[in-house]
Amino acid sequence: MPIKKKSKSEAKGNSNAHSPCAEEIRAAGLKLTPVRVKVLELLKQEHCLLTIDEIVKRLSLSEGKTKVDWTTVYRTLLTFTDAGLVTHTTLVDGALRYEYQHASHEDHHHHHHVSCKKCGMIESIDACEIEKIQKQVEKMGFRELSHRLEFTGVCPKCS
Amino acid sequence: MPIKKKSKSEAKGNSNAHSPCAEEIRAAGLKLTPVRVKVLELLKQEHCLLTIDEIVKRLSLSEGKTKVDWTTVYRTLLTFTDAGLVTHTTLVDGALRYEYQHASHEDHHHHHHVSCKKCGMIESIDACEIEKIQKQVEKMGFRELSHRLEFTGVCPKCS
DNA sequence: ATTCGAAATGACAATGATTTGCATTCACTC
DNA sequence: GAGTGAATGCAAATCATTGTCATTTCGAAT
Repeated sequence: MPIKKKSKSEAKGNSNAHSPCAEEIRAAGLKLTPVRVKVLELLKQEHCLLTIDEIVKRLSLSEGKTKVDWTTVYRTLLTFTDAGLVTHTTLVDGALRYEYQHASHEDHHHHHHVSCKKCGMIESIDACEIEKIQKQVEKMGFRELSHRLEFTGVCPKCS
Repeated sequence: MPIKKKSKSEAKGNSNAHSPCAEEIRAAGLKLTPVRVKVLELLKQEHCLLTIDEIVKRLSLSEGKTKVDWTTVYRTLLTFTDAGLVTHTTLVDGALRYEYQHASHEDHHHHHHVSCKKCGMIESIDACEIEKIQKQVEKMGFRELSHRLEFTGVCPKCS
């Protein structure tokens, strides 16, 4: 049965271990599993923010045989968030979106987003200084721009 | 039964009609009902953003006898939104919040918000120029400030 | 390579939030 | 004041998210 049977460590271990994500998952102190690799790979390759819905659907579509469970994806994302591998935010549409957190920018790196009123597409903007951003966004060809700025902090009462 | 009985038009019609909100509701082409008046009054007097949960609870507490139905509040807010009387946004916490839309500033008026990481309190900021806002927020006594800026517009593809 | 314990997974149930359907009540016009 | 269509309240349906638990899998130690 050499053709049919591959040991599990071969069949899955290989494909997992060869992914560039594998190292990161291990480095974060997490077990290396197929689902985790797939989720992280997806978030990494997709440069924009993804909803859970989008993640589950893309993972289900990409490989016919592997159907990923919603519960598992929820938990995986929670685990990744706790481990600092991904972050999540809520944009104006109210949907919670997950995003790969590039290790190199770990600490204070934050960026902003432009979303399209019509198609809902979301792009990220690297600059942080606000005026520059506005220009940058315009150069990207966006029209009818409006913006939303939200501060978060500790109020006087809570200080 | 003069004490017990008031005709409906007296009992409700009066209190409704005398509210400063009544006129606005009529002006928007909507029927004048007790629930609508109460919801709009609440949103108007509360200067900050309210979740549906908060709206229902405050209306239920304020007047013992009148219990407002969740469904009705949902529909009332939808109606108001369609009519342009209120607007809704989602802040970082992901909760959908409703806000009275001042008629006088109708068109391009927009403002920003500061929310407290700890107590969740939300205040609105009238200025729009971003640097001024940052200063203003600091003067309000907020600490550990971080901010989020989000643009919305039409992307090149959709133009 | 095999075994073992702990953790991850997937199927399903449970919860919570929001929406829908429908019968009743109410606001507004005549 | 009566009639009509819309608004309301209740119950049931739907959708998203979380919890439970038996089974499977990972990774360390043999």
